[in-house]
Amino acid sequence: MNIGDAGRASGLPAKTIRYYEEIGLIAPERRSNGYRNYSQTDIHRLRFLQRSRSLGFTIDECRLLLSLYDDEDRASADVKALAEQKVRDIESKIAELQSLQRTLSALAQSCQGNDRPECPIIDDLARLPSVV
Amino acid sequence: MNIGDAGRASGLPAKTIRYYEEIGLIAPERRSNGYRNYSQTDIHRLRFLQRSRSLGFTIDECRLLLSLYDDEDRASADVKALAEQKVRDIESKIAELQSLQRTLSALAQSCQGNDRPECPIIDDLARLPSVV
DNA sequence: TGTATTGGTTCCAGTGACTGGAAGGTCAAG
DNA sequence: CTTGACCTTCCAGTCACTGGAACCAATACA
Repeated sequence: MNIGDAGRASGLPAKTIRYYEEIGLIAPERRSNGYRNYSQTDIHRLRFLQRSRSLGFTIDECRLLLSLYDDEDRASADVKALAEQKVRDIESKIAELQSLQRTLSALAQSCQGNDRPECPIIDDLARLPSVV
Repeated sequence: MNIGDAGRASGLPAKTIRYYEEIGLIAPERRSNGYRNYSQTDIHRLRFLQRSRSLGFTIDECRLLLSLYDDEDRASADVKALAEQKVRDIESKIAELQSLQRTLSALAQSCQGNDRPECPIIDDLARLPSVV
């Protein structure tokens, strides 16, 4: 399988697949003409990477997940711990964004939004931190 | 005011302040010894930047906000539009993360988390997209 | 057989918004 | 006179790709 087909089979752009090879996540064989030749096992790994990345795991976490995927003697607790940590990461990111969203939409609401220059948003951005 | 004091007054690291100068967000005077010398106006701008960035505006948006801040003839509607767009950006980011969070915590919950290798999380990551 | 198109290769540079670190100049205190 | 804090510039690294140039290989069709 050439890289284009591997891309279609995994949902990853060819550029990204080459990048994953560069950083050691996958190592397909080469044909005599220099083209990469992806096996079914390679495709499985690429799909695994696509799905892991889409769930928010970093490349390093994907590396770890792949090694657990390969490890027939893994403990599922290790995988679960990784997933739970990621859930906590995502939750704290959500909380942070919600706080931002509250602040910012309150500011936006307080602004008349007309053609005059007076603007509570600008005033807030320029305000002294101690005045918070 | 030297850069260290400017940093303390604005809540920004000196490194960041130099970077902001490099990309043209601020242009303090220089003393005869080459040290940057920040005026009160500079400090206001730095605080404005610190606050805008902390509210999630990109550097380019901060550039625009600063120009509105400087513009005594601004229309507050322009500022409000920017803030509202940012609120929408944040909301869609939150929705995306919530969807991730639901998927991932359901996966984590489905896993026994013991010392056996069977793991629905790994199975999901490896599954065919069509099986979704 | 020629050619046009598609798809593959490598390598280099850029993204955003900083951050770290090296090598060296300046200044105030003791 | 030295120590230490602070300042300077410049270069490289972060993260996970992405774009583009220049070139080679394979295939379809006239």
